[in-house]
Amino acid sequence: MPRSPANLDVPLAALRDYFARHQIIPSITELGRLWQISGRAWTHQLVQRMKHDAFLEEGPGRRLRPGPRFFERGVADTVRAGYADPAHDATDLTLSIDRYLIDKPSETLLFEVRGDSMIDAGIHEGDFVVIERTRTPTVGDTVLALVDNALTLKVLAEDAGGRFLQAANPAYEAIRPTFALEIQGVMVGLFRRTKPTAKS
Amino acid sequence: MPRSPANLDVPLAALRDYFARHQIIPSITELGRLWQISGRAWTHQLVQRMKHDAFLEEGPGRRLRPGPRFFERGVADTVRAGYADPAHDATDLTLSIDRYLIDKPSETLLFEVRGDSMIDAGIHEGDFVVIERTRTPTVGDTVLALVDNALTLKVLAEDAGGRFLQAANPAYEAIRPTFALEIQGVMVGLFRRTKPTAKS
DNA sequence: TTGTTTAGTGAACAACTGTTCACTAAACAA
DNA sequence: TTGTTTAGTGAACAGTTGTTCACTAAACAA
Repeated sequence: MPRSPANLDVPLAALRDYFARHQIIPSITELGRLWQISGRAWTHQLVQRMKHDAFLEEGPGRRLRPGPRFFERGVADTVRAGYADPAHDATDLTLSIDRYLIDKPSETLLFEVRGDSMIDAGIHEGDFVVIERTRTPTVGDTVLALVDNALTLKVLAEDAGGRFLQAANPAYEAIRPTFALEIQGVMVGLFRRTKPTAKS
Repeated sequence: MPRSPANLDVPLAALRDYFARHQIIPSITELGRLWQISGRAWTHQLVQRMKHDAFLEEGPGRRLRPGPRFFERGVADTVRAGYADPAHDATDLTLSIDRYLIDKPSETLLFEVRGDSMIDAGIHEGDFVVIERTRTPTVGDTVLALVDNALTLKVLAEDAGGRFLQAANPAYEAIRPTFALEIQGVMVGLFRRTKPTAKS
């Protein structure tokens, strides 16, 4: 017999909002309040299912914490009946942004971009760039390098004179290393927060 | 008499490591175990001080969560001994990019960008855009709108003729609605994966 | 009709929660 | 010496925790 769908969507959405507000997964009692369930037994049941589906998991001391799938999100790229509904999404593609951008957490660092030297690559001031330290840089990669004792993001280039760093902005000149290039890592991703005019 | 320094550094460091491992602030009893304190009263005392100093704070249901200063670190964007150390370099959002980009999970959806109509805003084909559905759009915001039964990302503009949609690319013409604009949400963030030539 | 599954309630369990109180040990200043 | 502050222990408090059990209500298939 196939497992029934067991509609966790509504309580899960409520819990996700709760977690975004409080950074805490509450107790069974409080979850019952949040979901408007009277008996604690039923709340417990729903939590068990969320644990089974990896939306939640149990930390030390029986405390609940978000599981691997907790931060997954639906992606809308087609329109259904002229209306994009995230709850019943066309594609069942879900992704967690962290997992999408970061493959090896221990070898990854974030770097906040300063200046407009990479503007033509769509990298703006204030953007955060995801850097993988251990990846070996290839010509054409965007790399984080040490120039004049400061970290800078540039494209790794090569010509007859050897390897050098190039900005993605014609206003900047190429940087040729005195000895060797000190490359700290390779860019593998980027994210930015864009602020709408008014905070809701 | 000035308040003594009250050395919280050691237990705080231990707690930070614990939190990095488990994403949870544990109970007083477990904290006592972590700090190797016998009586729960003294553990309680230390927690009170951490609350007072904004390293911890109390969430709903008396549950502890990290406070504003919990993720504090030393100087970030300078280079230490000519080497970028991820431990001291990454800011507090080492935690979670999801949390950085998404405020209200249930009202947020992701949208994959097609085309180059927003290229001047640093939004490329293949980028994922974070959309908040319930935020009321203001002129100047980047919005997800329904045009010819397809979702498209444009800037909301206004002139004497009323509101219309504008691309961030001079090659595209403005879109004037036949009746009303069908705006699905407002862009609040963006992320992209840039593929270095070889998958490591 | 009957049977089965899902949804939901309410009471009861020991174990654990945060907190308070009374107490001791060391450090240090007057 | 005496007094005060900080560090730390141990017992006791009522309230809350997660869990289990027994039970009812609705939906739906045979």
